[in-house]
Amino acid sequence: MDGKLFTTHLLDWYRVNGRDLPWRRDPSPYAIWISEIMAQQTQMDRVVSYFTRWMDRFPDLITLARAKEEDVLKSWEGLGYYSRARNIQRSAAILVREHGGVFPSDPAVIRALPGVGPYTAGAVASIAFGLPEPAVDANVLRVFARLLDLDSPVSEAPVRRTVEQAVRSLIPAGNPGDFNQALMELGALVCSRRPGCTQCPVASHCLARAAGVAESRPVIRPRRDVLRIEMASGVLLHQGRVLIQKRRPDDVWPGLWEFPGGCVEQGETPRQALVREFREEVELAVEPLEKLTVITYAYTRYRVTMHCYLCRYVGPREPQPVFNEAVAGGFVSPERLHDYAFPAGHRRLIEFLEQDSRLIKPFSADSLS
DNA sequence: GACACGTGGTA
DNA sequence: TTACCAAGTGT
Repeated sequence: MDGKLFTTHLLDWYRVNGRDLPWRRDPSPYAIWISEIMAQQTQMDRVVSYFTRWMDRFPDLITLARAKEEDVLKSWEGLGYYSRARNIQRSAAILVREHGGVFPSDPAVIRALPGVGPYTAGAVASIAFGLPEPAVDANVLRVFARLLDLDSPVSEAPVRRTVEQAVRSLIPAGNPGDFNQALMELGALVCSRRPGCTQCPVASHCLARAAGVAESRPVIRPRRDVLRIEMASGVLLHQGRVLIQKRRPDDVWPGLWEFPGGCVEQGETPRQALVREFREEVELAVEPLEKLTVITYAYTRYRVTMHCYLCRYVGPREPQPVFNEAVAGGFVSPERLHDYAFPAGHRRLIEFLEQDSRLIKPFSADSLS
């Protein structure tokens, strides 16, 4: 491949077609770092609104390091992979404590931050500091799987090394950041799952196109099967307030809040599961009343059907939950639910509740019991 | 290397 | 409706 010509074609295309993303206007190391962490395993279009709100709320490392975890998670709510938010805050604390609040330019130091792997380290080093480091993401893997007509699954380590080498050999000394972003932008806008070879600025360099196999690149290894599970969640209302709990840091949805509930076991009805889960998780006896709604959602390899019930407390005294499966919890006013970060499925349950007049106006104490 | 970790858009 | 999958990292 003629590297000089390839790079010229690619950068010329990028100057015309590159998107006007907010962090491209002021590519500070902090902004680039945040945008790259947010963009992991999602699409840039989805990141923009989160990024704008984040920079408004946490404009610099000091502010972020001092922020409450609760506020950080609330700002991350809906983006998924919530350990990223925790790692960002851990990193901010490290950078303030050990680097005087100045973002480091050394790729090895960037790479050592929690949540920063080879891709993000290369992206920040090249985009924010102009260093000639490769930033190989799924876009770049796909682009080079076609350019070089690679017939091995792109998830294999040797393919990644091949692509990193190829990027290193092509990366221009003048603007490595634009080069890396141009490769990713090409993958996102032109060389996507359905390759748009007719609009591609580097089609003349592409071996897969020459061989007529661009559509069958990259080679993808088959995924693991999806698991379907049934769950039950309970909205326990007591004197106009609702019970929620905060999930453990080592579990799925670390630090997020939820309505108590759990998996429906074999031979169990959702109602029975709910009674059992409330007993196990919060040591409360409850009675599921009406079924509110059924919510289906997916996370990682699970496809969940969540049966949602309105519940009431059945007991002699005031309910005193014991949080066996959570790090915190309590009864909160429905109006305050939006202060807490919830997983997507529970957020949809809250949306449903907000359309229920009984919850929008706080209950009178005796309307259910 | 395999697996866990979330979510919403797209075909 | 189902399946795929996206600016990946940690264990």
